[in-house]
Amino acid sequence: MHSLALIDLTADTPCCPPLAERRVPADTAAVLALAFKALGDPVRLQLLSMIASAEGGEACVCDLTPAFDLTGPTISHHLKALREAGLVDAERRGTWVYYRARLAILRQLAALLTVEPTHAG
Amino acid sequence: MHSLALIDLTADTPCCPPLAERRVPADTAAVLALAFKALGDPVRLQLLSMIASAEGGEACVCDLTPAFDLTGPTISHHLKALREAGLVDAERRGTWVYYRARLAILRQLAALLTVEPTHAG
DNA sequence: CCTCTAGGTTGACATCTATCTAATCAGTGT
DNA sequence: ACACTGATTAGATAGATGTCAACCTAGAGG
Repeated sequence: MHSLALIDLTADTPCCPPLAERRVPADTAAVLALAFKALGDPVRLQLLSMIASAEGGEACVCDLTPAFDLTGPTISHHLKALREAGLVDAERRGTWVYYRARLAILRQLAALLTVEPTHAG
Repeated sequence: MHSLALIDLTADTPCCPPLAERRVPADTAAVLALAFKALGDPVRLQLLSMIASAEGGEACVCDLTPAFDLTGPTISHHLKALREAGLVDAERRGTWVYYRARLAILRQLAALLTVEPTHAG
């Protein structure tokens, strides 16, 4: 859809040096911002956390939905946003759908925000 | 303004364990999502990067603005968003205003996204 | 084939957001 | 006091976003 081909956040090798090391180029910023935007909602942040911290590294939608005071479609909408941001993968097994976090991307984002422990911020 | 008092992202001690370690509570997610939302825009991501990677750890608005194809007020708007998210500090010196990244918060966010390098994601 | 359940899709609506122009505020210097 | 420059604020507007009700799709199991 959008130019995710330019920067591959899925790769195991770091896509970009830390944000504080050198200026993030516009192309890169556009891709990275999509990921952060997906994290920029309390529901999605909790969803991702529930998925990433779940037993076996995966969570069923049937377990995620009742954890919120929201309707099914709304949860589904947020999960789609996480999927399209590349933060999670979905797999259908029978009636249920299981979500799994894409750890490589989380690492990329963490690395981007990492700063030297030199001077207190 | 909003309940930043509940969770202090400015503290040097980690506010929260990694997202993948245990589920982020709703209160915490609400605060953290504000920070990620601020990062969820390409312009703001570049601004923060320019500020954090600048010589001396600070950047003048007068240097930031011409780097974008946007008007002054728009840049000012984004800088305000970064300020209110607690990601940067502003200081006026004479005619100019200098911005500085809040490294402690960046570390908090990086720590939150950090995952064990165990299984490839 | 029918029905039941788990999820996802569509369409609508209220709210929020990114951007601009115009106006305002803060400092410098004449 | 006045004019000039840097930066923020205010108001307006087009577009994006979160939410829901209603509907549709995919499997499981009679």
